Amino acid sequence: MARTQGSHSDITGPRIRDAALALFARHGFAAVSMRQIAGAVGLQAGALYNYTPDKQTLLYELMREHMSDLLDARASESAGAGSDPMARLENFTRFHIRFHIERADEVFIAYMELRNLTPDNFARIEDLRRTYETELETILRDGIAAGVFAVTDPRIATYAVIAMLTGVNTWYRTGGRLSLEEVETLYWDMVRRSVAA
Amino acid sequence: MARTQGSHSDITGPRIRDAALALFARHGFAAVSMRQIAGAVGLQAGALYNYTPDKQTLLYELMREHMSDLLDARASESAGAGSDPMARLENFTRFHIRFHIERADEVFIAYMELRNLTPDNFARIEDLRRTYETELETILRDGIAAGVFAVTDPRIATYAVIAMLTGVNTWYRTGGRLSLEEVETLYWDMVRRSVAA
DNA sequence: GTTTGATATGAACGCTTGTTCAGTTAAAAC
DNA sequence: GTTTTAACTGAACAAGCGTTCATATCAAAC
Repeated sequence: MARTQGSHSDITGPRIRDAALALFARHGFAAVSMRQIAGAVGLQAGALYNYTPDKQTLLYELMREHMSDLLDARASESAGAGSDPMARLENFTRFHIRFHIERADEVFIAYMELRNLTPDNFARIEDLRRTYETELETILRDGIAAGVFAVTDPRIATYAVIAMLTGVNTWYRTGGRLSLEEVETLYWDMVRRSVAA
Repeated sequence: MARTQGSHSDITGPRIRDAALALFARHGFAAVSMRQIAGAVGLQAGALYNYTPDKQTLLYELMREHMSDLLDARASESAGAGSDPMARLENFTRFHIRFHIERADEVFIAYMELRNLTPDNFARIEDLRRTYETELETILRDGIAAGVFAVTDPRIATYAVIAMLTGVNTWYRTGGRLSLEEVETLYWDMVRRSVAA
Protein backbone atom coordinates (compact mmCIF):
# COMPACT_ATOMS: atom_id res chain seq x y z
CA MET A 1 0.00 0.00 0.00
CA ALA A 2 1.00 3.61 -0.41
CA ARG A 3 2.40 5.93 2.19
CA THR A 4 3.69 3.29 4.55
CA GLN A 5 7.30 4.14 3.87
CA GLY A 6 7.42 6.76 1.16
CA SER A 7 10.14 6.57 -1.40
CA HIS A 8 9.78 9.37 -3.91
CA SER A 9 9.54 12.67 -2.11
CA ASP A 10 6.97 12.76 0.73
CA ILE A 11 5.95 16.27 -0.13
CA THR A 12 2.91 15.35 -2.19
CA GLY A 13 0.74 14.55 0.84
CA PRO A 14 1.24 17.98 2.42
CA ARG A 15 0.75 19.66 -0.94
CA ILE A 16 -2.58 17.91 -1.33
CA ARG A 17 -3.63 18.97 2.17
CA ASP A 18 -2.63 22.57 1.49
CA ALA A 19 -4.56 22.66 -1.76
CA ALA A 20 -7.61 21.07 -0.16
CA LEU A 21 -7.40 23.53 2.72
CA ALA A 22 -7.36 26.56 0.44
CA LEU A 23 -10.17 25.21 -1.77
CA PHE A 24 -12.41 24.12 1.13
CA ALA A 25 -11.93 27.51 2.79
CA ARG A 26 -12.82 29.38 -0.37
CA HIS A 27 -15.69 27.32 -1.77
CA GLY A 28 -16.77 24.97 1.01
CA PHE A 29 -16.22 21.25 1.37
CA ALA A 30 -19.32 20.17 -0.53
CA ALA A 31 -18.59 22.51 -3.44
CA VAL A 32 -15.04 21.30 -4.04
CA SER A 33 -14.45 18.18 -6.15
CA MET A 34 -11.62 15.71 -5.90
CA ARG A 35 -10.75 16.66 -9.47
CA GLN A 36 -10.29 20.30 -8.46
CA ILE A 37 -7.98 19.35 -5.61
CA ALA A 38 -6.02 17.02 -7.88
CA GLY A 39 -5.77 19.71 -10.54
CA ALA A 40 -4.37 22.19 -8.02
CA VAL A 41 -1.41 19.88 -7.35
CA GLY A 42 -1.00 18.66 -10.94
CA LEU A 43 -2.47 15.19 -10.55
CA GLN A 44 -5.45 13.22 -11.75
CA ALA A 45 -8.23 12.57 -9.27
CA GLY A 46 -7.45 8.90 -8.87
CA ALA A 47 -3.94 9.62 -7.57
CA LEU A 48 -5.37 11.35 -4.50
CA TYR A 49 -6.47 7.95 -3.20
CA ASN A 50 -2.84 7.08 -2.61
CA TYR A 51 -2.91 9.71 0.14
CA THR A 52 -6.40 9.60 1.60
CA PRO A 53 -9.00 6.84 1.77
CA ASP A 54 -11.75 9.29 0.81
CA LYS A 55 -12.78 12.94 0.66
CA GLN A 56 -14.36 12.89 4.11
CA THR A 57 -11.13 11.73 5.76
CA LEU A 58 -9.23 14.47 3.97
CA LEU A 59 -11.49 17.03 5.65
CA TYR A 60 -11.32 15.32 9.01
CA GLU A 61 -7.52 15.16 8.93
CA LEU A 62 -7.32 18.88 8.16
CA MET A 63 -9.50 19.66 11.15
CA ARG A 64 -7.80 17.23 13.48
CA GLU A 65 -4.34 18.52 12.64
CA HIS A 66 -5.54 22.08 13.13
CA MET A 67 -7.01 21.37 16.55
CA SER A 68 -3.95 19.36 17.48
CA ASP A 69 -1.65 22.22 16.45
CA LEU A 70 -3.81 24.61 18.44
CA LEU A 71 -3.56 22.53 21.60
CA ASP A 72 0.19 22.00 21.16
CA ALA A 73 0.85 25.68 20.57
CA ARG A 74 -1.29 26.59 23.55
CA ALA A 75 0.51 24.12 25.79
CA SER A 76 3.83 25.70 24.84
CA GLU A 77 2.71 29.26 25.57
CA SER A 78 0.73 28.34 28.63
CA ALA A 79 3.78 26.74 30.22
CA GLY A 80 5.54 30.05 30.86
CA ALA A 81 2.49 32.12 31.81
CA GLY A 82 2.83 31.88 35.59
CA SER A 83 -0.11 31.47 37.94
CA ASP A 84 -1.64 34.93 38.15
CA PRO A 85 -5.13 34.64 36.61
CA MET A 86 -5.02 38.14 35.14
CA ALA A 87 -1.69 37.46 33.41
CA ARG A 88 -2.90 34.08 32.21
CA LEU A 89 -6.05 35.63 30.78
CA GLU A 90 -4.05 38.25 28.91
CA ASN A 91 -1.74 35.54 27.63
CA PHE A 92 -4.69 33.44 26.49
CA THR A 93 -6.37 36.40 24.79
CA ARG A 94 -3.31 37.47 22.83
CA PHE A 95 -2.45 33.88 21.95
CA HIS A 96 -5.94 33.15 20.67
CA ILE A 97 -6.06 36.19 18.40
CA ARG A 98 -2.58 35.63 17.01
CA PHE A 99 -2.98 31.91 16.37
CA HIS A 100 -6.40 32.28 14.78
CA ILE A 101 -5.34 35.14 12.51
CA GLU A 102 -2.28 33.20 11.39
CA ARG A 103 -4.42 30.21 10.40
CA ALA A 104 -7.51 31.88 9.04
CA ASP A 105 -8.28 29.12 6.52
CA GLU A 106 -8.02 26.32 9.06
CA VAL A 107 -10.17 28.23 11.56
CA PHE A 108 -12.79 28.94 8.94
CA ILE A 109 -13.03 25.28 8.00
CA ALA A 110 -12.98 24.08 11.59
CA TYR A 111 -16.07 26.21 12.28
CA MET A 112 -17.97 25.88 9.04
CA GLU A 113 -17.53 22.30 7.97
CA LEU A 114 -18.36 20.51 11.21
CA ARG A 115 -21.61 19.26 9.73
CA ASN A 116 -19.76 17.52 6.92
CA LEU A 117 -18.04 15.21 9.40
CA THR A 118 -19.35 11.77 10.24
CA PRO A 119 -20.75 11.60 13.80
CA ASP A 120 -17.62 9.83 15.02
CA ASN A 121 -15.25 12.37 13.52
CA PHE A 122 -17.46 15.22 14.69
CA ALA A 123 -17.28 13.95 18.26
CA ARG A 124 -13.50 13.75 18.08
CA ILE A 125 -13.13 17.33 16.86
CA GLU A 126 -15.60 18.66 19.42
CA ASP A 127 -13.63 16.90 22.12
CA LEU A 128 -10.45 18.73 21.14
CA ARG A 129 -12.31 22.02 21.05
CA ARG A 130 -13.75 21.43 24.50
CA THR A 131 -10.26 20.78 25.83
CA TYR A 132 -9.14 24.15 24.51
CA GLU A 133 -12.15 26.01 25.90
CA THR A 134 -11.76 24.37 29.27
CA GLU A 135 -8.42 26.07 29.75
CA LEU A 136 -10.06 29.47 29.49
CA GLU A 137 -12.82 28.38 31.84
CA THR A 138 -10.20 27.25 34.36
CA ILE A 139 -8.47 30.61 34.18
CA LEU A 140 -11.78 32.34 34.85
CA ARG A 141 -12.61 30.06 37.79
CA ASP A 142 -9.15 30.58 39.29
CA GLY A 143 -9.57 34.32 38.94
CA ILE A 144 -12.97 34.21 40.61
CA ALA A 145 -11.51 32.19 43.50
CA ALA A 146 -8.69 34.72 43.78
CA GLY A 147 -11.16 37.60 43.80
CA VAL A 148 -9.72 39.29 40.69
CA PHE A 149 -12.59 38.34 38.38
CA ALA A 150 -16.29 38.97 38.89
CA VAL A 151 -18.09 36.51 36.63
CA THR A 152 -21.54 35.11 37.33
CA ASP A 153 -21.32 32.09 35.03
CA PRO A 154 -17.80 30.98 33.99
CA ARG A 155 -19.07 28.58 31.33
CA ILE A 156 -21.07 31.31 29.57
CA ALA A 157 -18.28 33.83 30.00
CA THR A 158 -15.97 31.34 28.29
CA TYR A 159 -18.29 31.08 25.30
CA ALA A 160 -18.68 34.85 25.21
CA VAL A 161 -14.95 35.60 25.28
CA ILE A 162 -14.06 32.98 22.70
CA ALA A 163 -16.80 34.13 20.33
CA MET A 164 -15.62 37.71 20.69
CA LEU A 165 -11.98 36.81 20.02
CA THR A 166 -12.64 34.46 17.13
CA GLY A 167 -14.76 37.18 15.58
CA VAL A 168 -11.55 39.03 14.71
CA ASN A 169 -11.17 36.63 11.79
CA THR A 170 -14.31 37.99 10.11
CA TRP A 171 -12.88 41.48 9.63
CA TYR A 172 -9.11 41.52 10.16
CA ARG A 173 -6.95 41.83 7.05
CA THR A 174 -3.15 42.05 7.05
CA GLY A 175 -2.01 45.47 5.98
CA GLY A 176 -5.21 47.09 7.24
CA ARG A 177 -5.64 50.04 9.58
CA LEU A 178 -4.53 48.20 12.71
CA SER A 179 -1.52 46.01 13.42
CA LEU A 180 -1.97 42.64 15.04
CA GLU A 181 -0.42 44.03 18.21
CA GLU A 182 -2.95 46.89 18.29
CA VAL A 183 -5.82 44.49 17.74
CA GLU A 184 -4.61 42.27 20.56
CA THR A 185 -4.44 45.24 22.90
CA LEU A 186 -7.90 46.52 21.96
CA TYR A 187 -9.48 43.12 22.55
CA TRP A 188 -7.53 42.49 25.72
CA ASP A 189 -8.85 45.77 27.05
CA MET A 190 -12.44 44.65 26.40
CA VAL A 191 -11.92 41.14 27.71
CA ARG A 192 -10.26 42.40 30.89
CA ARG A 193 -13.02 44.87 31.65
CA SER A 194 -15.79 42.40 30.89
CA VAL A 195 -14.60 39.96 33.59
CA ALA A 196 -12.51 42.05 36.03
CA ALA A 197 -13.77 42.45 39.60
CA MET B 1 -45.70 32.99 -16.30
CA ALA B 2 -46.35 31.83 -12.79
CA ARG B 3 -46.70 33.88 -9.64
CA THR B 4 -47.82 37.08 -11.28
CA GLN B 5 -51.28 36.90 -9.82
CA GLY B 6 -51.63 33.65 -7.92
CA SER B 7 -54.80 31.74 -8.17
CA HIS B 8 -54.63 28.50 -6.22
CA SER B 9 -53.49 29.19 -2.71
CA ASP B 10 -50.35 31.32 -2.48
CA ILE B 11 -49.04 29.29 0.40
CA THR B 12 -46.79 27.07 -1.68
CA GLY B 13 -44.12 29.74 -2.08
CA PRO B 14 -43.66 30.20 1.67
CA ARG B 15 -43.74 26.45 2.20
CA ILE B 16 -40.89 26.04 -0.28
CA ARG B 17 -38.89 28.77 1.44
CA ASP B 18 -39.45 27.18 4.85
CA ALA B 19 -38.35 23.78 3.60
CA ALA B 20 -35.30 25.23 1.88
CA LEU B 21 -34.43 27.16 5.02
CA ALA B 22 -34.52 24.08 7.22
CA LEU B 23 -32.56 21.96 4.74
CA PHE B 24 -29.93 24.61 4.01
CA ALA B 25 -29.42 25.16 7.74
CA ARG B 26 -29.04 21.45 8.42
CA HIS B 27 -26.95 20.30 5.46
CA GLY B 28 -25.63 23.43 3.81
CA PHE B 29 -26.66 25.07 0.54
CA ALA B 30 -24.31 23.08 -1.68
CA ALA B 31 -25.34 19.75 -0.15
CA VAL B 32 -29.09 20.21 -0.66
CA SER B 33 -30.64 19.36 -4.02
CA MET B 34 -33.69 20.88 -5.62
CA ARG B 35 -35.21 17.39 -5.52
CA GLN B 36 -34.83 17.29 -1.74
CA ILE B 37 -36.52 20.65 -1.34
CA ALA B 38 -39.31 19.63 -3.69
CA GLY B 39 -39.77 16.33 -1.87
CA ALA B 40 -40.10 18.15 1.45
CA VAL B 41 -43.14 20.03 0.14
CA GLY B 42 -44.60 17.17 -1.92
CA LEU B 43 -43.65 18.38 -5.37
CA GLN B 44 -41.38 17.36 -8.21
CA ALA B 45 -38.20 19.37 -8.73
CA GLY B 46 -39.45 21.03 -11.89
CA ALA B 47 -42.37 22.65 -10.08
CA LEU B 48 -40.01 24.71 -7.92
CA TYR B 49 -39.19 26.78 -10.97
CA ASN B 50 -42.67 28.26 -10.82
CA TYR B 51 -41.54 29.96 -7.61
CA THR B 52 -37.87 30.74 -8.08
CA PRO B 53 -35.77 31.33 -11.20
CA ASP B 54 -32.98 29.18 -9.79
CA LYS B 55 -31.42 27.70 -6.65
CA GLN B 56 -29.11 30.62 -6.08
CA THR B 57 -31.99 33.10 -6.00
CA LEU B 58 -33.81 30.89 -3.50
CA LEU B 59 -30.84 31.23 -1.14
CA TYR B 60 -30.49 34.95 -1.76
CA GLU B 61 -34.17 35.58 -1.09
CA LEU B 62 -33.96 33.71 2.23
CA MET B 63 -31.03 35.87 3.29
CA ARG B 64 -32.51 39.11 2.04
CA GLU B 65 -35.82 38.52 3.81
CA HIS B 66 -33.97 37.63 7.00
CA MET B 67 -31.88 40.79 6.95
CA SER B 68 -34.91 42.82 6.02
CA ASP B 69 -36.88 41.36 8.94
CA LEU B 70 -33.96 42.07 11.23
CA LEU B 71 -33.80 45.73 10.22
CA ASP B 72 -37.58 46.12 10.46
CA ALA B 73 -37.75 44.52 13.89
CA ARG B 74 -34.84 46.63 15.07
CA ALA B 75 -36.45 49.82 13.80
CA SER B 76 -39.61 49.00 15.80
CA GLU B 77 -37.77 48.35 19.05
CA SER B 78 -35.31 51.17 18.58
CA ALA B 79 -38.13 53.67 18.24
CA GLY B 80 -39.11 53.53 21.90
CA ALA B 81 -35.64 53.22 23.40
CA GLY B 82 -35.11 56.87 24.30
CA SER B 83 -31.83 58.69 23.88
CA ASP B 84 -29.72 57.53 26.82
CA PRO B 85 -26.79 55.58 25.31
CA MET B 86 -26.64 53.11 28.20
CA ALA B 87 -30.34 52.27 27.85
CA ARG B 88 -30.03 52.05 24.08
CA LEU B 89 -27.09 49.67 24.39
CA GLU B 90 -29.00 47.43 26.79
CA ASN B 91 -31.97 47.51 24.46
CA PHE B 92 -29.77 46.59 21.49
CA THR B 93 -28.06 43.78 23.39
CA ARG B 94 -31.26 42.15 24.55
CA PHE B 95 -32.90 42.60 21.17
CA HIS B 96 -29.97 41.05 19.32
CA ILE B 97 -29.88 37.94 21.50
CA ARG B 98 -33.63 37.43 21.40
CA PHE B 99 -34.03 37.96 17.66
CA HIS B 100 -31.07 35.76 16.77
CA ILE B 101 -32.14 32.91 19.04
CA GLU B 102 -35.66 33.03 17.64
CA ARG B 103 -34.35 32.68 14.08
CA ALA B 104 -31.43 30.34 14.55
CA ASP B 105 -31.77 28.74 11.10
CA GLU B 106 -31.86 32.05 9.25
CA VAL B 107 -28.90 33.38 11.24
CA PHE B 108 -26.90 30.25 10.57
CA ILE B 109 -27.49 30.51 6.84
CA ALA B 110 -26.89 34.26 6.73
CA TYR B 111 -23.42 33.69 8.21
CA MET B 112 -22.41 30.42 6.59
CA GLU B 113 -23.66 30.65 3.04
CA LEU B 114 -22.41 34.09 2.08
CA ARG B 115 -19.83 32.54 -0.23
CA ASN B 116 -22.55 30.82 -2.25
CA LEU B 117 -23.98 34.16 -3.31
CA THR B 118 -23.09 35.84 -6.57
CA PRO B 119 -20.94 38.96 -6.06
CA ASP B 120 -23.95 41.20 -6.66
CA ASN B 121 -26.15 39.39 -4.17
CA PHE B 122 -23.30 39.19 -1.68
CA ALA B 123 -22.84 42.96 -1.84
CA ARG B 124 -26.55 43.51 -1.22
CA ILE B 125 -26.60 41.31 1.87
CA GLU B 126 -23.42 42.84 3.26
CA ASP B 127 -24.97 46.24 2.79
CA LEU B 128 -27.94 45.31 4.96
CA ARG B 129 -25.64 43.86 7.58
CA ARG B 130 -23.56 47.03 7.64
CA THR B 131 -26.69 49.06 8.21
CA TYR B 132 -27.53 46.96 11.24
CA GLU B 133 -24.02 47.15 12.68
CA THR B 134 -23.87 50.89 12.18
CA GLU B 135 -26.67 51.36 14.66
CA LEU B 136 -24.59 49.74 17.39
CA GLU B 137 -21.58 51.81 16.37
CA THR B 138 -23.69 54.96 16.62
CA ILE B 139 -24.82 54.04 20.11
CA LEU B 140 -21.20 53.54 21.14
CA ARG B 141 -20.11 56.88 19.62
CA ASP B 142 -22.97 58.70 21.33
CA GLY B 143 -22.00 57.11 24.62
CA ILE B 144 -18.38 58.13 24.20
CA ALA B 145 -19.44 61.70 23.46
CA ALA B 146 -21.66 61.66 26.55
CA GLY B 147 -18.80 60.31 28.65
CA VAL B 148 -20.64 57.14 29.72
CA PHE B 149 -18.59 54.78 27.53
CA ALA B 150 -14.82 54.42 27.38
CA VAL B 151 -14.05 52.79 24.04
CA THR B 152 -10.83 53.30 22.11
CA ASP B 153 -12.09 52.15 18.72
CA PRO B 154 -15.88 52.14 18.22
CA ARG B 155 -15.70 50.20 14.96
CA ILE B 156 -13.73 47.35 16.54
CA ALA B 157 -15.88 47.41 19.66
CA THR B 158 -18.92 47.01 17.43
CA TYR B 159 -17.44 43.91 15.81
CA ALA B 160 -16.45 42.55 19.21
CA VAL B 161 -19.87 43.01 20.80
CA ILE B 162 -21.77 41.61 17.84
CA ALA B 163 -19.52 38.55 17.61
CA MET B 164 -19.94 37.94 21.32
CA LEU B 165 -23.72 38.23 21.15
CA THR B 166 -24.19 36.17 18.00
CA GLY B 167 -22.06 33.48 19.62
CA VAL B 168 -25.03 32.64 21.84
CA ASN B 169 -26.47 30.76 18.88
CA THR B 170 -23.65 28.21 18.96
CA TRP B 171 -24.51 26.89 22.40
CA TYR B 172 -28.00 28.02 23.48
CA ARG B 173 -30.75 25.41 23.40
CA THR B 174 -34.35 25.99 24.48
CA GLY B 175 -35.10 24.10 27.65
CA GLY B 176 -31.47 24.22 28.76
CA ARG B 177 -29.99 25.36 32.06
CA LEU B 178 -30.64 29.05 31.45
CA SER B 179 -33.73 30.94 30.35
CA LEU B 180 -33.48 33.45 27.53
CA GLU B 181 -33.99 36.23 30.07
CA GLU B 182 -31.08 34.95 32.17
CA VAL B 183 -28.85 34.70 29.10
CA GLU B 184 -29.75 38.25 28.09
CA THR B 185 -28.85 39.51 31.56
CA LEU B 186 -25.53 37.64 31.68
CA TYR B 187 -24.47 39.00 28.30
CA TRP B 188 -25.70 42.50 29.04
CA ASP B 189 -23.56 42.46 32.17
CA MET B 190 -20.47 41.60 30.11
CA VAL B 191 -21.26 44.04 27.32
CA ARG B 192 -21.88 46.87 29.76
CA ARG B 193 -18.65 46.33 31.62
CA SER B 194 -16.59 45.95 28.46
CA VAL B 195 -17.53 49.44 27.22
CA ALA B 196 -18.59 51.40 30.34
CA ALA B 197 -16.48 54.38 31.40
C1' DG C 1 20.24 -5.57 -16.08
C1' DT C 2 16.58 -7.39 -14.06
C1' DT C 3 13.13 -7.27 -10.59
C1' DT C 4 10.40 -4.85 -7.43
C1' DG C 5 7.00 -1.78 -5.86
C1' DA C 6 5.32 2.71 -5.06
C1' DT C 7 3.10 6.24 -7.89
C1' DA C 8 0.38 7.99 -11.57
C1' DT C 9 -2.80 7.72 -15.46
C1' DG C 10 -7.15 7.68 -17.75
C1' DA C 11 -11.09 5.32 -18.63
C1' DA C 12 -14.94 3.55 -16.62
C1' DC C 13 -18.71 2.77 -12.92
C1' DG C 14 -23.31 4.13 -11.36
C1' DC C 15 -25.35 8.02 -9.60
C1' DT C 16 -26.75 12.77 -8.80
C1' DT C 17 -26.88 17.53 -10.16
C1' DG C 18 -29.62 22.06 -11.81
C1' DT C 19 -32.51 23.09 -15.25
C1' DT C 20 -35.81 22.69 -19.30
C1' DC C 21 -40.02 21.51 -21.48
C1' DA C 22 -43.83 19.05 -23.91
C1' DG C 23 -47.72 17.33 -22.13
C1' DT C 24 -51.35 16.59 -18.37
C1' DT C 25 -54.46 18.23 -14.86
C1' DA C 26 -57.86 20.84 -12.84
C1' DA C 27 -59.73 24.98 -11.30
C1' DA C 28 -61.30 29.58 -12.67
C1' DA C 29 -63.44 32.75 -16.19
C1' DC C 30 -66.72 33.58 -19.39
C1' DG D 1 -70.14 23.98 -21.11
C1' DT D 2 -66.46 25.73 -23.25
C1' DT D 3 -62.22 28.23 -23.03
C1' DT D 4 -58.39 29.83 -20.67
C1' DT D 5 -54.55 29.54 -17.77
C1' DA D 6 -51.75 28.60 -13.84
C1' DA D 7 -49.71 24.55 -11.67
C1' DC D 8 -47.55 20.26 -11.89
C1' DT D 9 -45.53 15.96 -13.71
C1' DG D 10 -42.18 13.06 -15.57
C1' DA D 11 -38.84 12.43 -18.71
C1' DA D 12 -34.87 14.19 -20.66
C1' DC D 13 -30.42 16.85 -20.96
C1' DA D 14 -25.51 17.53 -20.48
C1' DA D 15 -22.48 17.82 -16.89
C1' DG D 16 -20.26 16.56 -12.91
C1' DC D 17 -19.71 13.64 -8.76
C1' DG D 18 -16.66 10.14 -5.61
C1' DT D 19 -14.47 6.16 -6.26
C1' DT D 20 -12.25 1.97 -8.51
C1' DC D 21 -8.97 -0.38 -11.23
C1' DA D 22 -6.21 -2.34 -15.06
C1' DT D 23 -2.42 -0.48 -16.99
C1' DA D 24 1.75 2.28 -17.51
C1' DT D 25 5.79 4.53 -15.64
C1' DC D 26 10.06 4.86 -13.61
C1' DA D 27 13.27 5.19 -9.76
C1' DA D 28 15.36 2.21 -6.38
C1' DA D 29 17.06 -2.44 -4.87
C1' DC D 30 19.42 -6.41 -5.83
